[in-house]
Amino acid sequence: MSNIALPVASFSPLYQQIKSMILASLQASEWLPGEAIPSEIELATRYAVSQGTVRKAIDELAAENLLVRRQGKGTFVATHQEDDWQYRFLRLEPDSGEKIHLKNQFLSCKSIDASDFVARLLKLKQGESVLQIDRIQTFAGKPVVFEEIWLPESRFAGLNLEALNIWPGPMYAFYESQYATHMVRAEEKIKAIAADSILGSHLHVAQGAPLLSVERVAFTYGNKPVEIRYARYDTIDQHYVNKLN
Amino acid sequence: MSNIALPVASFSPLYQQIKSMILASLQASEWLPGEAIPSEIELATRYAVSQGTVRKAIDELAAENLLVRRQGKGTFVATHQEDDWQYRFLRLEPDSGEKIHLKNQFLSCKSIDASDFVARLLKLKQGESVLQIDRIQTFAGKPVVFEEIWLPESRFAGLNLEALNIWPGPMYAFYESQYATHMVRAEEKIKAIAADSILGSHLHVAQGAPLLSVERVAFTYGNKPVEIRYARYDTIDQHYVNKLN
DNA sequence: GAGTGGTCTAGACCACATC
DNA sequence: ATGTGGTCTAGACCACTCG
Repeated sequence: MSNIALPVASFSPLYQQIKSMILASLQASEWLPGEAIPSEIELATRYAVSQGTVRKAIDELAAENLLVRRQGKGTFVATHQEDDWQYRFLRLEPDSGEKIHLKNQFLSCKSIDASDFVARLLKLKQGESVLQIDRIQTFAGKPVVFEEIWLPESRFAGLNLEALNIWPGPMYAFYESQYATHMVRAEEKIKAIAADSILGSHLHVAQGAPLLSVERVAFTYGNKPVEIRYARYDTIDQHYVNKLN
Repeated sequence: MSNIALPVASFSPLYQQIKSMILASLQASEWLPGEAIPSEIELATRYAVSQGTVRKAIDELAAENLLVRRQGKGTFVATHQEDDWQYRFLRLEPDSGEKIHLKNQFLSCKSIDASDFVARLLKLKQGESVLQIDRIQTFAGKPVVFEEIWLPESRFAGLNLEALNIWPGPMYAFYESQYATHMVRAEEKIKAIAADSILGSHLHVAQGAPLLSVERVAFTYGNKPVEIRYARYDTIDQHYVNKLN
């Protein structure tokens, strides 16, 4: 007879369990974006482990950009409302190297039935209603981005064009403050495409001009997809940057 | 009078200094890619610090993908010659989701004077000689990538077309085994461009067809740039993927 | 000065790979 | 059985922030 057995519940270190518990608190909005979480010592007593174990759990969450450590002050829940996080997911920059500052111009915001494509990516049931937002972003007066955005209406109920136009900052800060939805990470698929007449008129380029197609799915806590963006960039004077490690 | 002074040599923790020393050993090829470095205990006695301090230094180097930890075996210098690292920097994948496997076809390899563009990015003196390599990569029989590569000839002396054609694996494994040059990280700038007649004939697309332009600078230890790639991808059936955290 | 995160140590013990 | 990395602890002390 063989003694070999598949590990049923493979070894899980203490700090991983602590990490899960902190994650659960974040997901349950026990601590909100921008707020401080309890001190390491406090968490250590709460979970009945040593400070070092809590430290290791927090270290990993900080490495994943869910928490932010600030020496002497505390550990804070990451937020898109801080200045340096405003453009955390924006990879477009001018060829000149200067910092880009995009100006928003919302075109429409309407409720529709989710297409197959959108339903699949947002993990919605066929035909559930979603909000579709169209916008153009300009830089130095020139249109650079045309974007279609889809959001599950259940989570973003009541969102409308006026609210978007009033909001001064980036959208992820808007989601956070108005809909208690913090974006944790995103995945993008990039292609080169040719402008059709509609894109051409929005971005002021000729039909057939090459554009960068950027398809993004953004996730909140628990790997839950809650936003899709289908963007087209005019990359005549700017480019998409990426660092490979 | 004010007591305020700018910190001249701001506080540097011990583990950072250990990290620098390990880094120096890597750069000096004291341990080669794929080899094990000394055990934590051994390094602790060598540097006269505790094991925990060495651990923290190694942890950071592992997070930066310079070292790879393997429980029970040791800590190893990262290498592009391992199976799972072969395509560490390749972000192209078929729309179908299957794993891509590109086939190389080297067109030329010649020594030229560095252009301004290349000299600037490789930090070479004006007019120093570089190798230019042209290649096409095919997937499922179709040409997908056309790429121009520039290398400083001083570091890659003797590299020629025949050697490239004989080599079976990826180029970064080739650099490592033949020219003692390990790539640590890379930066890419991406645009959408229109195919000209030359690109069109290489990639079997019409003139004016949209292509993805990917400009890469790759770095070895010490942030030294040692390779430039100017690639154009046909993204009809594949896309560039990126994860944002 | 008090509170927070950051560093460093020493030691015990666990999980994994290898002989 | 031995050696390696991985976890966990307890305690001391340092660096930073703020009132």
